[in-house]
Parts: sequence; structure tokens; C-alpha cells
Amino acid sequence: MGTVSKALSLLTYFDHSRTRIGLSDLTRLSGMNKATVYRLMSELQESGYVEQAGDDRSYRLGPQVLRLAALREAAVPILSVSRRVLRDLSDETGETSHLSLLQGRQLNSLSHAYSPRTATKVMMEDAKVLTFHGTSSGMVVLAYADPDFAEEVLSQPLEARTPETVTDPQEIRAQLAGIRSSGIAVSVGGFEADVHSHAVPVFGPDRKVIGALAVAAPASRMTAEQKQLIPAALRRAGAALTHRIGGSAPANYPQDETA
Amino acid sequence: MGTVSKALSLLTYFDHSRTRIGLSDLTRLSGMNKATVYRLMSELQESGYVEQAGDDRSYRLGPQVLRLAALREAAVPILSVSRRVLRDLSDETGETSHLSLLQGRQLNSLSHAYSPRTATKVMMEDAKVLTFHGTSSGMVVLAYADPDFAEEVLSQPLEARTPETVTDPQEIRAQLAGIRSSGIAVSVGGFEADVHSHAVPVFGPDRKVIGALAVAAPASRMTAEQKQLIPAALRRAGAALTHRIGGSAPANYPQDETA
DNA sequence: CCCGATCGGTTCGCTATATAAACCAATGGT
DNA sequence: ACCATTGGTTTATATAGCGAACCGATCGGG
Repeated sequence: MGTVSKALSLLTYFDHSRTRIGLSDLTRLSGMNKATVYRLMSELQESGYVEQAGDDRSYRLGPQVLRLAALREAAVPILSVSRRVLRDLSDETGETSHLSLLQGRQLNSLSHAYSPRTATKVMMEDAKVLTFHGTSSGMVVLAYADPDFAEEVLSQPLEARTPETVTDPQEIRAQLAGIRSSGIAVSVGGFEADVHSHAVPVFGPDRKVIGALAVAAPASRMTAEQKQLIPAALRRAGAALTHRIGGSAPANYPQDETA
Repeated sequence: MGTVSKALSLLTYFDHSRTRIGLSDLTRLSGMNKATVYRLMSELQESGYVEQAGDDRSYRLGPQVLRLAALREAAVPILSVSRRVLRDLSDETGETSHLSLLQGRQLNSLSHAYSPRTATKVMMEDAKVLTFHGTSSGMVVLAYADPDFAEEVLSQPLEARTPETVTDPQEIRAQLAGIRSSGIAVSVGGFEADVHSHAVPVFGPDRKVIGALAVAAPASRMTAEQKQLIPAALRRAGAALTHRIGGSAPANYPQDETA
């Protein structure tokens, strides 16, 4: 692994539950030498990608990342486009919807919308790392991802988030085949207990999966009517988002609606 | 300069007018060796910070930057807080307002708001690099920045964006002193012709300048009344923003309003 | 009040790593 | 048919990164 990759890998240890990390913690998390981590972080700091908070000397993400994100949005306006799609989707289904994107080898939730209609709802966080197994978004992405990548994911130890999580690679492979033929993934309580979620893939300009659009509802509210409505709304929303970001579905993606 | 800094410096060549850059262009822009640039970009690509667009093989910013930005906002919600402040400021003054932040050694505009009241307005772009000389935001930041940094900026060749741009370091030093005593900077046509702008500093938790809040108006609309109203509104907005992000002004900052 | 355990940060000799020049193959314009 | 581009690759060389050991400061407990 090159120096640059090492430095950037340090940034992956930041997440919502860990917005500030001290030098020693980072060395433990990364397994690298303390001097190495220090030097890398110093360089990242010089460029403004991380900064040291005032009181203790722990690191947090710096302002420079905002500039890059603004430019990325200018070039590829996925987030701003998705916000409209998500809002419509939540209005239509009455449930929480969210978008997750495949970034490198991990799946991150990046944007979400709640429905104003219902008091109880599934809460979401942005910038949260999703597992591939156990989430409908993860499964649908895996189903349409590069087979080598899918196998790589399945070859690693799969943690069970809930008693419902399916962790057997064979069982998962079978489910993936089913998803490929239907074009939509369903998960019941595989990531959070009592959460029932559907997900459809989102494709990029090169016809590869770039992420997933999902609707998550409390299992108790999944009536027969909802089980009809949600998949239909999701398929439409997924196709719309894919289209509006200049993407297109691969030939093997089942298109029951030729929009 | 370390390898990591070199790699990250490549990202600075992306801006609004240049969202995609080819390998050879990047080599020329950076002055580095082509093989070096190639390897660095390959590493950045592996981590998802840049990606290669479909048709030609030019690079553009990748999806990973969105994750970082979302986390940065979660840790330090400058942008979301600023949007409210900017909107209020534009409503109150009837003109375009914007926020710029000091990132590393450069000043970037990052967020803006227009007034709904007037048809003609000064247009703004986010993620645009501002010069220190010639803009009110740049001058006010320089006035409150580390003196060594200010001198470093002034020691470099200063380009004249318009015939009105002041490029004489001595003259600028004199203006900076004036800004320090008044707490506000004014610029007339120094960056864009016929644009009259005011700016106040924004301070971080360590009492250092982190950026500037500015109001930009067509010079033709700068009546005596506006020349009263805008600075007053700006001072209030600046103090509010500094406060709401947990910052505080240094002792030498003129506070005529003890809020 | 001292001791041991942390913390962030630094030093230095060794070596792995990044670098630059030269070289491809593939386009594309003239 | 040519030359000037493009993105990408090779290889000997030297530079930049590496890790073990070492600081001083801080903190909590005995």
C-alpha cells in the first residue's frame, strides 16, 4: 500500500460516533506506527483535510473536505437530485427513504428523507457505513456489483447484527440470485430489529451499480397494501434517479416499466 | 513536500470551471512528472477521492469526498448554520451575501444566499477561490490572520483582476490597518467590476479568523442608506455566526455592540 | 508526593518507496 | 502519411517514509 493510500485510510476511521480521534487511538485503530500516523496526520492537517480541536489535541475532519464536496456536487449532482427523489418517495410511501452509495469497497448512507405523515418512523443517519449482508441496500448492490467484488465480500467473516441476520454465504448467494431476477431486495430485521426494508439499485453512466435507494418501515406497519405500494414506488424512484444523474441500467436489469 | 501533500495538492486544481482534468493537463498544472501524477491519481482513485469519467479518461472528484463532508458537517455544522445566517442577511439587506472560509492558505467561497427582493443581483459560485487582495472578504481575513501569513501573501506577485484592484503591498498594508480598527472591510470593484462589497471576519473557538461573511451589491445600488444598513447588518450577522459555531472574537476586535 | 501509565510529539539510522527520463501504443488533426 | 497529442508503463536511482526508542507533560492512585 502506498503512502497516500495509508494517509487516506486514516480518514476512514472517522464516523458519526467518532468525530474526533486522538493520535494514540488512531495508531491503535490503524495498526500503524505512531510516528507514521503522526507524520501522515500532520500532512493531512497542513492541507486542511483534518484539524486539531482546541481543548485536547485530537483530530477531526477539516474544512477542506467541504470544498471538494461542493465541487463534486457541481460535477455530479447526485445528492441534490436525490433529495427531491427521496422526498417524493417518502411522501408517497409514508415511510423513511434513504440513498446509499458504493464508495470504494464500502457502502455509505448519504441522504435520507422522512415522511411527515406518520409519528413513528425509522430513523436514519447520513454518512453511516452499511453492511452488505443484512441490509436490503447492501444486498441489492451486491447483486448487481462485479461478481469478483461480491465474492470478496462474502469471503470475509460476516457479523450478525441481529438474530435475524443471514450470515451463511451460500444462503446469501441464493438470495442474490433471487434479487437479480426481481430487481428489488427485501430485508426483515437483518440490520435493525423490527425494520422491514426494500431497496432498488441505482446505476451510473457506465451501467454499473453506484448505490441503492431504499425504503425502511417498522415491520408492524407492513400491510399487504404497503407490500404492493412500496416496491412499485421504489422501482419508479430508482429508475428516475438513475436517469436524472445520467446513468442507465444494465441489460440484465428487469424492466417491467419501460419509461 | 511529502508525498501525501503532493497527492492532495493535485486536488486543488479542480474547480468550477475545471471539474474534469486529464493526466497530461494535470501534469502541466502541477509541474510534476507524468509518472508521478499518474501514480498519485491512481492511489486517489483507489480510495474513491477521484474517479475517471466514462468517455475519455479524464479525472474528476469521486464520491468519497461526500462522505467526509457529511461527517465534517456533523462535527462542525458551519455550513448548515451559515445558511440561515446568510438567508437572514440577504433578506435584510436585499443583496447577495456569501460565506468564505480560510482553507489551508487559500480562501474559498463556500455558501451564499440571494435576496428575493431585487431582480439584478451579484451572482456567486460556491467553492470558488478568492484572492486576498481585491476582495473585501480576503482583506478582512488578512487583517485578522497571523501577520506572518499576511506578509507571505503580500510577498507574492499580486495580480490585478480589474483596473481597480490595488496591488501595491504598501497600500494594502495601510488598508489592513484601517480594517483592523473598524472591524469591517470594503471593496469597490477590486474583484469584479461594479461590485461593491463589505465583509466582516468570522472567528473560530481558538479566537483565530476562520473566514469571512460578506455582502456584495451592484455599485449603482449603494445608496447612503445602504452604506449604513449593510455594515450594521453584517456586524450583527458576523457576531451571530461566530457565536453559533462556538467561536469567539479576539480581544483586539472592535465590539461596538456587546451582544 | 511520588510512581507508573498515558498522552502528543520527536529523533535517527536503515530501507522500502517514490521518482524522473525514456519508451509504448493509441488517437486525432493536418 | 505524418507529427503531436493522449494515457499508461518501465527501471535504475535517490529520496522520502519507516519503526524502535526516547522525550516532556499530564493525570490518577497508592
